[in-house]
Amino acid sequence: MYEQLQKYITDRIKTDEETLNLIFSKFKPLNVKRNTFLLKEGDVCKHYYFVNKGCIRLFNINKEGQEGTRYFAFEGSFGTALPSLIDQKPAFEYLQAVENSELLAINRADFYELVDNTREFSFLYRQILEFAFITAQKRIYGFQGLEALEKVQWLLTYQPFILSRISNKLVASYLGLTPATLSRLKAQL
Amino acid sequence: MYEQLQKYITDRIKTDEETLNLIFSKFKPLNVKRNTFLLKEGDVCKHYYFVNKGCIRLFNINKEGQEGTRYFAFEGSFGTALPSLIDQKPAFEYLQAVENSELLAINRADFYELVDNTREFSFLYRQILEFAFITAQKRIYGFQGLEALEKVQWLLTYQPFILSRISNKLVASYLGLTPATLSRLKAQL
DNA sequence: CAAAAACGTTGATGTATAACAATGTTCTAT
DNA sequence: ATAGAACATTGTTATACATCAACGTTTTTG
Repeated sequence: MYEQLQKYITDRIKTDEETLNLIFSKFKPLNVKRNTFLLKEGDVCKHYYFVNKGCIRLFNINKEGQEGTRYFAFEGSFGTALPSLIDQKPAFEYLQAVENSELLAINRADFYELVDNTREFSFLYRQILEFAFITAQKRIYGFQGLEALEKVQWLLTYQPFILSRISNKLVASYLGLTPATLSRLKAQL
Repeated sequence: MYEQLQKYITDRIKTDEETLNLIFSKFKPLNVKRNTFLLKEGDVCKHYYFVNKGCIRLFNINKEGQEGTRYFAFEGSFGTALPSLIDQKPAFEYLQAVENSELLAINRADFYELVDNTREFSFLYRQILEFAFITAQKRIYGFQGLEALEKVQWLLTYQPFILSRISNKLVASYLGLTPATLSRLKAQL
């Protein structure tokens, strides 16, 4: 159950069994079917999720009804609607299982308790935030002013598994293109 | 010299004079003229900067030679090229003073020493990262699929001081528009 | 397993914004 | 103060991608 999470932790920081068990005790298993929503716009986000198996995505819907996907979390990654989780305000975004998925969920109180009281977890959270920030930054600066074809090539370089595992429709929403345009571009590669 | 930084800290966390002085002792004053580069692409970023007065910006130049501004740090804000600072790898970006500015610079070793050994600073850094991440996220999802005019309106709503304080050229590079387009849009508002 | 729905692909057309360009204006530096 | 450079504005033209649409294919579901 916790092998994946254990690997995540021990790959990043030296720790002991007691601490690991303390951490594990706060993460509750949660199995969800494809397309299940973990969070909808307007909800207040209560959990951080660790993906054991499957994939979840974070997206928003603009006023024309178009989806924009911000982030895919695959196995071995954390995902949540961070702004809402941090401030406990209604989310602007949706969190949804892309595939049938096995998750581990930790609630906000337990999460911050671990952050505040467990040296190892504090370090891990700092790493998560740093990584999340860098990833977000790369996506902004990496895409700004890029042509559509270059966006696809960027994805091919930095996150090729997304192209093979995720439907065209969702990839298009991740790149900010229409499915029709993405389909044409893929034919050119 | 350290009033602004003191305010930043005490606004966010309760602390004592000794800790404040320890923190201040690591931040060295640095005055820079308008347009001075603090970091260029390919450099390894060595410092975190706190802006006492003035403004610095983080931007990159794409292969067509166009600038894309990612972030403006005004007085009372922190700014650096975080990916490079964290990993100590060559930066993809430039860091430049937009106006004559008074900065406080802390080097990487001192910064992480404070993070690791000072409870208050650890908390502050966590807040900085959370805030930076949320800001970056809002800019991605907020802009994805937006029309140019809506981007300007977004800026007017969330960061109006940028429009009044920063040149059209730089605002345009922040919004991913040409100066000509921005000029036309502003006439429509 | 059959029917329906969702998705992917390809074509024709429209449009928002870039690119180019010319002129006027505001900074900057000596 | 004045010359030069950078910047802002406005007009014209070009183009990348969206939109709309049709059709074939795959996936879902009862």
